[in-house]
Amino acid sequence: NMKRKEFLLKQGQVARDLAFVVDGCLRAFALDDNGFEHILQFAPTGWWISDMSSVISRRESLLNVDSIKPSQVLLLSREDQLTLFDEVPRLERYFRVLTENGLVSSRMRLIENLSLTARQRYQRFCQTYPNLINEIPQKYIASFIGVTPEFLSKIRGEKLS
Amino acid sequence: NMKRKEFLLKQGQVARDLAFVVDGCLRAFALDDNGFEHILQFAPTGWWISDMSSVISRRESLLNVDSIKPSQVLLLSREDQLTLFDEVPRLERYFRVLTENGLVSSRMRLIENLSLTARQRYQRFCQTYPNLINEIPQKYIASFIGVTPEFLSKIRGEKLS
DNA sequence: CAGATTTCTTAATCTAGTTCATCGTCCAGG
DNA sequence: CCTGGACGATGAACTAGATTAAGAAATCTG
Repeated sequence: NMKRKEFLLKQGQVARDLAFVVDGCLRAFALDDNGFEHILQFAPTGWWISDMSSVISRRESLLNVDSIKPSQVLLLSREDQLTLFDEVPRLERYFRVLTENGLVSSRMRLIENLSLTARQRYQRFCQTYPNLINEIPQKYIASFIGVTPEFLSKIRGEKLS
Repeated sequence: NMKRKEFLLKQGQVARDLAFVVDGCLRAFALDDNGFEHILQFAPTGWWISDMSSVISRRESLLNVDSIKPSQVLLLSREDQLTLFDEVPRLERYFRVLTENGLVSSRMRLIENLSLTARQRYQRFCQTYPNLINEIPQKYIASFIGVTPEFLSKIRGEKLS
């Protein structure tokens, strides 16, 4: 139910739903003062995405979420989620683990951005999201690992030799 | 009850306690493959510190926590925390807010590291921790904002002109 | 206080990554 | 069919920040 480049959440809105990706791929990204996009998370098929800290705190989101290919998503509103927790306690644990992993991976990315070179970050990306590499435009990958598309292109060129 | 450079947590251990800084200043940092330190958080007087994701998940921590000046800390074990939650419900909210803020600031730092220059990150640091600037060795500040001590020194030199 | 060790500064050189400009390709729409 | 727009590749010039080395300050420690 989403075309390519369709928005699910724009910064400034308060995020009310979690989105489960049935098929396709979404991304969450921030816009900086110069208008550049910085992708914080990809959500391929089977993943959840949203701005958790906006959902939890009910404050305005700093992130945008949109689709980078035609996708199908299920929305779960925060209220429904909370009532589900009461009805099906195992779900609470499921989501708690999900949130924990999000926190861990956000911290890992910070460490890696501080300590790894662009080449290493690209390798890491290839390990983490092996399926995505051929499925999404590589300018998005560049934005995710924090380099320009031109430089990523150069890195990929080196690999072949 | 801590001298300078005394460890509270070493990577590989499972963190069991949260630490409240009564006086002094601690830091949490990661060591990369080349032995460089990357400081993720400072905890001056009145702040909490620990490796939350290790505490929650009971997995081995990737972080080290030590004191960068003589400090006094109170330890609160995870079990005590959980029983406190039952006895004093308001505390649960207090810690939930604390955790949320941690998540938000971790995400903010990621965005800022991707989008800001070293100079801007230093300015941001001065705004966020105005007290720390004159209280801790500036090599730690360099490590926090992700530059070499030499380069931070150069930045500070520029400011005066 | 003297010596030792840690911290800060300065300057020269080097490099990873950016910026800008150009070109070929691959489509989608008319 | 052709045309305009997104995408990727490539290369040259440029820059932020790292590295190295050295000396000056500052701070332990006995």
